[in-house]
Amino acid sequence: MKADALRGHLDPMILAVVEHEPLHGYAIMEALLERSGGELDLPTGTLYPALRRLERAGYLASEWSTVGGRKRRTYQLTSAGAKMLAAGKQEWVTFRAVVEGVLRPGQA
Amino acid sequence: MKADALRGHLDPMILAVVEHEPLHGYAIMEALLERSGGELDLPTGTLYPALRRLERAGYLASEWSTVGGRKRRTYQLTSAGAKMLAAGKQEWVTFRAVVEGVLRPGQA
DNA sequence: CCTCATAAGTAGATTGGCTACATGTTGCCT
DNA sequence: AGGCAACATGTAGCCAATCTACTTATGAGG
Repeated sequence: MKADALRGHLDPMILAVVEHEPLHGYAIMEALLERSGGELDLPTGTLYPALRRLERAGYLASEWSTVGGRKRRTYQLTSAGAKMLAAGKQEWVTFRAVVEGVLRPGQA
Repeated sequence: MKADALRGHLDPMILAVVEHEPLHGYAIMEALLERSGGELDLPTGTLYPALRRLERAGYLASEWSTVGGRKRRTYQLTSAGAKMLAAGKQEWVTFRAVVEGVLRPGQA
């Protein structure tokens, strides 16, 4: 999968994995890998800045903890984040319809 | 629809509209608008550079003509372009599976 | 002791879609 | 006749998100 195919789609995906339980960055990486069937192996240089950005934007809230001598920053969805996630899901449906309308994949 | 949701998905879409008939730039714009149900209204500053890029890459070939006093540059798919289009369609299927696996839109 | 998995980050390059601008024709409306 | 919408093509420069490559640190297992 090409690098910037993700562009603009990563944010809702990150929000989605913390929808039902707060997770720390590394666990978010693993959750994305697992949910995508091994396709989505984000470099840390993508994920961590994205998390900071989402927190600055008010969609995530974080707090530090220490587990087994390791520091973790755990992120949870805010109510603004939940709204953004819902909007993102809706936008995905539209986007998919646009791409498939143009590509007409039935004629592949 | 967000601006850079398109990132990395525009190229196959452009190739798709000239798959069965050569079209000039303006007609490609209109075809994208029509096939997307009015959602995909590309600015000329996006489309024309993209067409140049696709031609430089060998996926499109162009020639000039004059119709009703107006100059047109008509693009057609090359065989390399056809291969790229097929690959792009396949990549889209993968990409869609990844996003939907993460988003789980059934739980919206 | 060394290396892998866990854990979090930064700096800097890339890149492609965007806004805004530039140019010219045809045809319709007033 | 004047003006504006639609037709038609393009460039310059901005911006933001993802990437590569690097840094730091702990715990566990060989």
